[in-house]
Amino acid sequence: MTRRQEILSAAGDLFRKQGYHATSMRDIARSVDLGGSSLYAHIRSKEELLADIVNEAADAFLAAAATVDPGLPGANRLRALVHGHVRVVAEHLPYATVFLHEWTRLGAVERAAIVTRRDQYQRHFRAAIEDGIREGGLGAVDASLATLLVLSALNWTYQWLDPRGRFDLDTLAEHYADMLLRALGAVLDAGKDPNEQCE
Amino acid sequence: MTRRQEILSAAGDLFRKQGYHATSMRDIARSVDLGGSSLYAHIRSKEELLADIVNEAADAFLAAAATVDPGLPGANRLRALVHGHVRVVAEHLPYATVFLHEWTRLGAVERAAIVTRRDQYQRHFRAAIEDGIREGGLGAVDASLATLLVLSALNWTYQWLDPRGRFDLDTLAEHYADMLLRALGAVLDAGKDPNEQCE
DNA sequence: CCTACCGATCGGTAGG
DNA sequence: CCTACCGATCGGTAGG
Repeated sequence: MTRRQEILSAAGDLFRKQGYHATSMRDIARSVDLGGSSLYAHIRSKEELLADIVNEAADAFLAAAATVDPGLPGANRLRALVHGHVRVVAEHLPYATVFLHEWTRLGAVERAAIVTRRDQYQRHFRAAIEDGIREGGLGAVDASLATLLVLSALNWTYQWLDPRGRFDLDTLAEHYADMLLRALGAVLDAGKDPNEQCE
Repeated sequence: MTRRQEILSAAGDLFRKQGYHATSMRDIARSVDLGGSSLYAHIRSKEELLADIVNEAADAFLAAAATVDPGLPGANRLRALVHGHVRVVAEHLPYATVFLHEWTRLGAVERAAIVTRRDQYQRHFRAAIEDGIREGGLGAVDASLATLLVLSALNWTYQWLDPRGRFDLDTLAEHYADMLLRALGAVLDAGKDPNEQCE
């Protein structure tokens, strides 16, 4: 890890815990054992720190979405996207938290760039949901509201996801995805005969 | 509206837009046409402003939950809780946003009090879900994870709920609740004969 | 509710 | 990467 990455990582931890504006450059410097002003040998400004962290998190989310096989049916793509999102949050908790909680503190230019990347990410979900509805893997829900529901349920996970929680991560992601797919009208219960309750 | 309430309201708008630490007392004073230090004739400190806003929002959420008829089946109570939550967020958007986004900026004492009230609120959801599972109105989901899913989907809504959006609020809340109930294994489709697809 | 003011701290720069 | 330092602004107080 380069010195710069150490600084970014320390800033990420502090921004997560205290928030961007409540964290001073001297707080960050102290946590990497530097004098108060020596950070500026490695970075240009406090806002650059925030922008770098937020962009690294955006990279991780977009990279996860990009690994989903576009040939899959929409419902299956959605499941993979949910899984990927949960994984990125859990494995990059400080950066993901700063991305989701503090990105509005960016200046206008960096902020606009992030909005573009967020929209790009959301389009993966939206497209999977629309395809799923068209193909019948999902029910006839409203695609806009369904996308908002899924992303809301995912974007709040940084508040409670604990990499050392009672579920292991894959089990948790699978159950979370099960519920979200059911919310959108998917019929799961692969092990059960759908006719068994009919006679 | 008393002068104090005007100040609280202005502070709520600014805390929502800029965040607590990025908002100065002079920003707030300016937005209610006061001199920079005259706020202190009405309030004790900046943190008291935040605490009052957060507690007013907590009041609104708890009041909404308290109106739900405890005699209803769990699944129906959950639907009413979802509806109430969406309504509180939409009707008190600035305070609700500050409550959900900035409460961690409170000092230790106020913070602990809010955690207690949040837990109390979440117990309404948890109990409705557990009852719903036991009664069969909901499926056999994990109650902890289901509670987290519902509250995550609800707590993020301040990010996109627009009181003047394309849905009217009740329709939106109804569709949101439909999806969440389905996520937890409820069988809705009240208009359809559940046997129609069997022969 | 205003004027005048306080010590502390902020992000950042100069010069080495 | 350090020392020394900058102007600006912060939350808040005194005294009226």
